[in-house]
Amino acid sequence: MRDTADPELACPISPVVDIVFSRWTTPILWVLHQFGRQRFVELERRITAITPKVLTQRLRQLERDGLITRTYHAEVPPRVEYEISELGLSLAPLFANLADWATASLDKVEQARAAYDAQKRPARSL
Amino acid sequence: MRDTADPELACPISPVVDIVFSRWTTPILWVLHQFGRQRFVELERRITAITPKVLTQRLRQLERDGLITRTYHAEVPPRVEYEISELGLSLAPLFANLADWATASLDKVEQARAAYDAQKRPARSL
DNA sequence: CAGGATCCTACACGATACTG
DNA sequence: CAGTATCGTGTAGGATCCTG
Repeated sequence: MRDTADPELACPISPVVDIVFSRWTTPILWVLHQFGRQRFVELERRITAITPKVLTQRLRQLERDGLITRTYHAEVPPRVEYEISELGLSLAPLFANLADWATASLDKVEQARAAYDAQKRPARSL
Repeated sequence: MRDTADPELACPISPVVDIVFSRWTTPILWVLHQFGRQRFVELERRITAITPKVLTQRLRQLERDGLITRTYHAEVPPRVEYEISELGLSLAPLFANLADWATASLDKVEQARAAYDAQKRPARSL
């Protein structure tokens, strides 16, 4: 987790960013929203390249922040299910706006990068 | 900068998050939006606790991504001014939504945290 | 299955110089 | 003023092994 100390002094939305947009949280919330309630392994399989340790950490964080719920079934083998909470669901329109912005502007960012790189490094390979 | 490799496989908004919500970017964009075009030192003074090195890095990144513009005046002493670009400005409604969510839900997050901590650690000091 | 415990490493960031 | 360069470090995250 980021140290949450100072950036917020200059910016009222920094606290939200720390909660909602720290690493791996958007993929987790996204697949939870897309595929509904599911188990640890399913999340692990859908979010490629995340390690179980980190997945656990992020799930704990999201649970603590009230964005998801964790349900433990004391069976053999044990079964744990994760689901978006009401609070987590309230982020949906925000995510939709973000997706819209992505659609509209991501290629502009790419163009800006290309232009910048072309200007700043006229003839270098790497 | 985050390594931008894998999370996006599971989540279409991950690329946007890397661009817009990486560390210090929201404070920078925020004060640029609030106070308009300004110089390096002004940014440094308003965003408390950021070091010049990191501020430079983030400004370069934002410039490369086309979210801000950098204007260099070859004077003595030199003067450099930063300003939000049109593309950066297009994030304004998004940020407003985020601020709204913060107002509505930040205390719920706090409550969730308190409840979680109370339940998980019934009697520990640290 | 769902993780906890350990060990290790990379890199983001801080601190401190120094320049055009 | 507006940065770069260099060095040192904390910690998030990866890899591996182990358990209820």
